[in-house]
Amino acid sequence: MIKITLPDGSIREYNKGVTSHDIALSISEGLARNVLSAKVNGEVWDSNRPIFEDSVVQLLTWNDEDGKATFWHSSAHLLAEALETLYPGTKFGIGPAIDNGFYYDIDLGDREFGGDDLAQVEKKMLELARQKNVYVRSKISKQDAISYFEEKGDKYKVELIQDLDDGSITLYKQGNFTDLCRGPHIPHTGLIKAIKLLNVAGAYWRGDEKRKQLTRVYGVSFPKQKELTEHLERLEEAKKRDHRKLGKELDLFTFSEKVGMGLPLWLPKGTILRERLENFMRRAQIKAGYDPVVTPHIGSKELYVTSGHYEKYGADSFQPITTPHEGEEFLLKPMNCPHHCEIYKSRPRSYKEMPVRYAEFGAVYRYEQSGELHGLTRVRGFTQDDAHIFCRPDQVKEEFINVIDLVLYVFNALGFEDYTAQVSLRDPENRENYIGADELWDRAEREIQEAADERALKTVTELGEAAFYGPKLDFMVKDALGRSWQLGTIQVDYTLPERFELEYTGADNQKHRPVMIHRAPFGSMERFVAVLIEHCGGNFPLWLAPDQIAVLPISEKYEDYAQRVLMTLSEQDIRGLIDNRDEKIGRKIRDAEVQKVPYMLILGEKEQVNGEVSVRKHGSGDLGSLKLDAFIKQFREEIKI
RNA sequence: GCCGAGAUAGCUCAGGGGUAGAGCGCUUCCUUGGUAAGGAAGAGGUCGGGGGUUCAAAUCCCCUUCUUGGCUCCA
Repeated sequence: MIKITLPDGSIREYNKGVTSHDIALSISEGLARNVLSAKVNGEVWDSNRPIFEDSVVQLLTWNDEDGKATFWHSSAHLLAEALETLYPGTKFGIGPAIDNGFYYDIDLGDREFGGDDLAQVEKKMLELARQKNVYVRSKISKQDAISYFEEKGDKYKVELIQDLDDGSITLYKQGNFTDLCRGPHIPHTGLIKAIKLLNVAGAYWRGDEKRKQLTRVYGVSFPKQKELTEHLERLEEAKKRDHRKLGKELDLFTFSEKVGMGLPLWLPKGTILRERLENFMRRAQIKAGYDPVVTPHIGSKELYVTSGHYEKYGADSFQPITTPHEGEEFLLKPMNCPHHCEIYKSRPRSYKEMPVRYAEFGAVYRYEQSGELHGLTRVRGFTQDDAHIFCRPDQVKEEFINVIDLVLYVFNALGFEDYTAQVSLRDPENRENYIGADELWDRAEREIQEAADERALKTVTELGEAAFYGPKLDFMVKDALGRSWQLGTIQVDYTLPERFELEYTGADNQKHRPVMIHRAPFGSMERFVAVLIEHCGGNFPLWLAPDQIAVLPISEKYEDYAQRVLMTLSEQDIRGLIDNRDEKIGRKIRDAEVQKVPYMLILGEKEQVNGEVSVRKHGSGDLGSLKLDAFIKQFREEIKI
């Protein structure tokens, strides 16, 4: 007998060789039906794999992340089986479960694979699933595995096996399909009830762009049809929040082929939104002790040679601007730091005035690869809410905390709750890849971590993700489609102070080198607005809404009154518009609702006589009438941030 | 950049080798109204750009530009 410890702490005894499926069955039949795999001593196993020793077992179902992963991984095998059946000779790469489904990388030779084929494969998968084929695990020697896949002509599998240790190789077979696989898998294909193949894409074998490009087929599957339907509905819902769609519908920004790809044009309403955000940040920064500066959009090539950016990015970026003067070259600025370094250098500095903090909404230009461009989140010209802090080494931690506070203040004001902070440190194996003295790095890395802890940030630490010039802390936020974007960033830099020979005079009357901190709480205005649009689905907080109020006269008889109301609002810095079209009130309300205008003021006979406004709130309907003064008071109360 | 999908009226999209379609928007007229679409008429297109096949191309083929989903999830 062996002892099995379950998650609730209870210990049960079973015969040697018991499977997790047996264990589930001993608890309830329903549970046994739903068990997909099981975590045995921390490792995910097949539910029908026998257990021979005392173990800690956690049964995994669809409701566990690991259970879902098992389910999708098995679905990937099913996809492969369907592909092999339909297109014999297909060579297989890898087919893992991913965050939201699964994929399989395949080599179809010269065959083209497009949209119509997906439905065919999907049908075949369902057909195979209904056969309830069992996933069978078997151990095999390295040599046998190689001969098996060589015979089959699966060169990618052979390559994978070459890298594996003999004795650790397992195969999984379901129906007529055998795959090299570590497992685990669900008991049988019959559990897969609903399948949707989403799209095909190219993917380089082993992520290496020098190697062959395989066809990647993406799909998602579920144990119940209803869950698939819901999943597809969620995807639809997310599309409605896409900032590119809302940006067009709400007249916020546009792109023009003639201006150039990746170069956003801000429309009047988008500009109001953006300027409100900028002003919000300006005020917060002044409070936090920053000094605003302004620098030009170009700088001489020498500036970037000094900063090292030319060497690193020059060839892949916008090329230098030449002048009638032979040999004179300027670059569009890809970042603001070199300019700010020169401002710092404009006069001698004392330790007493540190830290020096220069802030600028700086427009920068970077030649992103065309395939990288995406709405406002990845563009070629954008404005950073940039600032550079020049401080003494002993001030790094305090400055970090100050910046974290600023970022948290911004996130809080805008209702961002779901974010994580990523602390990026050196790769401890390859310290020589980084510039700057070891003891400075050690200290800064420690202090960043301490600063994050002091503000109780939810952090993930990534080794090897630091920039070559210093460690950093990034704030990551998810968009409507679940993609993660980096917003706020704080980076320590040891390189630029060195390259620009920045100095300050210490208490000891000696020259010292300052530490530089780059930081941008929004990241860029473009990306931040994009994420904000998706975050609030276009329903901006009242203080940011491009049009805060739509004044809707019932008929043209009340237009004069509407004008007076608008004037009064405008005097109070409230942004509004009058809808004086020859339309019925229902129509005007509908259009204002669709445009997501936060408040509507409906004006007719009654209101005009009593000096009142009939208030309607976006999404909440009629709120009744009140005096204009009272409404304005209430409005200003709500807008306070 | 590479692989897939796409580009038709201002917007959303249908169509498809034989004179270009809808809804919304826009203009004009009627209507002067009470909390999510009042009615009628009209304007608007070299069907992204270039080349080819054909008696005939928006439609088929090639090239090109732009948009878009991927190319980081590891047997």
